[in-house]
Amino acid sequence: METQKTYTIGELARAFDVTTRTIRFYEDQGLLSPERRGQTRIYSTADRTTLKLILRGKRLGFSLAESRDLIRMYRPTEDNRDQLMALIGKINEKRAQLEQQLTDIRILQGELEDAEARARQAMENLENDHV
Amino acid sequence: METQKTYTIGELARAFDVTTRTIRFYEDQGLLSPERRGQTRIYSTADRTTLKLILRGKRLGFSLAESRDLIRMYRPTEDNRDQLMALIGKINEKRAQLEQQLTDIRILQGELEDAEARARQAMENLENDHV
DNA sequence: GGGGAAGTTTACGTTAACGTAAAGTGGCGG
DNA sequence: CCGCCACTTTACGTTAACGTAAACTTCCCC
Repeated sequence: METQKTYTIGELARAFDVTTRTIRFYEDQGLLSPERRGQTRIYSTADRTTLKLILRGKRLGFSLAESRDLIRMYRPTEDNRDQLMALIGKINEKRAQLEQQLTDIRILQGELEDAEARARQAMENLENDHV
Repeated sequence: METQKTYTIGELARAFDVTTRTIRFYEDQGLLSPERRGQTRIYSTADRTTLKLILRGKRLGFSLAESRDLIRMYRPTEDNRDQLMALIGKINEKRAQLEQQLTDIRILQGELEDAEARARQAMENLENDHV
């Protein structure tokens, strides 16, 4: 009942469509620290979640350093007042950045919509000329 | 009355907070092609818009190659049917990617909200222990 | 007309995020 | 026992996106 599910590096690689090299690289950069059975890495569900976070960050254009910060922001911390204040500051910086990205995306979506409409129109025109 | 506004490379650099090196690099990569007066580059409002598009792409984590594609997608084209079909396909790929990014951002926003709440809670606890 | 300031080209340097290759270890089915 | 597969470490290679430095023209100002 307390058998926590674990993963090998190959399983995670297949699951998230990355190479094992990539996963080891993330560990090298201090983003992951799986258990070991002898030499072999054993990943917990927490490790799996961390990896998922990193890849989500990638999709949003974050560097690994940024993703590392984000992960640190999220996990519970017992700091002093100043550190907590600094943390809240960082969190709000990220939030502002995400707002900017939302704006950018919405504008781009509109433009792509336009572009598609024009392309379809161009096709219609072709049909007509053709007749 | 037909005096189209133009810009020097330095003006654009200051306006968008990038270096002139960066702007020349984009030209080298085929993303910009400003007029020349002698040696000197003269940028039109269209060039300025293109630069803005590139930087917006950057904020969303796009490579320069992707931004170049996006710019091509947006500007009017007179292609044949197959090319138009391909274009529409690409546009929809990008649209799907943007949807994924929207989802990612919303989840992340929620998590940062949680993180901030926990940080504030931790601060309150400090105050109380302190008393 | 000397000297900044802003423009130019050319070219080598740098960082992030892996790719790729070599060489070795551990389990396991036939 | 052998070969294969998945794992490991070490280390050099690669690409994108610029940074940085050198050496040069052009324009403007006093």
